[in-house]
Amino acid sequence: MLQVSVIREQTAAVLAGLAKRHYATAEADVQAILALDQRRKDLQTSHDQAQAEANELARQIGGLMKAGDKAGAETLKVRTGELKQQTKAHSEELTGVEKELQQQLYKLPNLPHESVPAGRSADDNEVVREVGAKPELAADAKPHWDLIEQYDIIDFALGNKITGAGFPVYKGQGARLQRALINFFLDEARHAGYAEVQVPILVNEASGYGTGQLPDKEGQMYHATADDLYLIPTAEVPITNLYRDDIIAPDQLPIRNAGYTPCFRREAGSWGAHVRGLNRLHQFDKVEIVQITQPENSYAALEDMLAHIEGLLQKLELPYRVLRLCSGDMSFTSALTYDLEVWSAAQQRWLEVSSASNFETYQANRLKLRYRPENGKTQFLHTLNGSALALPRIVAALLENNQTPEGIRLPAALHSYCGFEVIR
RNA sequence: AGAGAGGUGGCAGAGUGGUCGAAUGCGACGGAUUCGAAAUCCGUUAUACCUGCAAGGGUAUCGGGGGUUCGAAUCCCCCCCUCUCUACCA
Repeated sequence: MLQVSVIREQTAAVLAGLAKRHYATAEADVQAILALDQRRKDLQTSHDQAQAEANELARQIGGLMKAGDKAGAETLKVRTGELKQQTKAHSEELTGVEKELQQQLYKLPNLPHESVPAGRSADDNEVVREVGAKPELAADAKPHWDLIEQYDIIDFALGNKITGAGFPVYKGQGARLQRALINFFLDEARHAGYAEVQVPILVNEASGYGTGQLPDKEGQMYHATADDLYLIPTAEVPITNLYRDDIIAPDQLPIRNAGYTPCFRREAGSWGAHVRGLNRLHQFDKVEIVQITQPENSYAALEDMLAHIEGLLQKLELPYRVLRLCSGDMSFTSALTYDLEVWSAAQQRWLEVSSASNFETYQANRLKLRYRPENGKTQFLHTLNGSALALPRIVAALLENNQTPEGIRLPAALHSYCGFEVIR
């Protein structure tokens, strides 16, 4: 969430950022926040003063008791009783005000970086570059949902039987391709300087709040209510929350982690056209990269992550394009997001396979993730993450783009990982 | 899952109602000493919020929440977690 200090000291810039986001009630919400913040300060001051007096009296009473002056002690207790009522009233109101302030702050999205193009929808996203030639397929080329049946490598019906729609079963070469991609992505991340972590795929409520999935996107996560745990929609949640409530020593920065996890998304209400086959699933595999950096380095880190992801797509020989998301299409918590899309030759459309974002201090504020600059006050760090990469749509593009009469010819980078070169 | 023990500052570890934000040790940092270092000595060594131009002052925090009390790290209740034993399991 945004820092109150920023809202207070740079109100105009905040309002401009929210306007770029098309946030309708910016003026009113910001005013409400500023009023609540002022009220919070006033209450804190009165509370502290009353408490300070009570503490002083308690000390005096202690002295009187020791000296055996019971009557004197009783006299002071009268005042102390009043103060107790006061501080109690103050702290109750303070709790209420803080809670309301918190809720108001949760409502505000992150401010877009200056390079974010203004826009309302995906149509307004900026195509930064397009790399690689789109393959020319034969007239009878098949979409991946037909190919997976033809080669019997992914089985939706079976997944449907044991779980439900959107939970495919990978079989034979299909299963091995999954494992190969995961290993390939993890190795590439490690070579690029990311430390590998393996994290739980169920997280508690605090973690959900830390990275911003809660409270806004509650319905998007599977919730194991018996234990009040959430199945992660992305490894971003556990990996970033590893550093919740931490103050990181400068020499530990930047933090660069990579991890593979299955991801779970309810995708409530988002089914429709274009979601056949692997295009949208409830469970899928993904390798995620996360960076935590000092504020001044975060945009260089984002470019660095982007370069890494592009390198993966190039090694997979997939044509792709890089989008800079416009202000209306960016996720709530992001300050700048690049989406990477691969060309799916049989479907004749771009498929999003990665999203790399800089959240600046938006998550760090919730996470209380700070560092201590040399001889300075603690400061919030910047958090970033990117998919590197999400498997299903990569698989869809690999299958479609590389289909031949003799089978699906996989890119050279995967041969040693798969143990085969062609899916037959 | 059952029984018992326990959760204190970066770490170790005292502290069972009254200057306890907390002894002591270690570590770290600054200084003295040294040609330099080790050792030694002196000092510093949490976080958040409020207040103040600042220096400073104040409040809160001893796993989390609530309660008793003039006063709680210390007493009571609930929850979480860790360890040991038993049971079970991969």
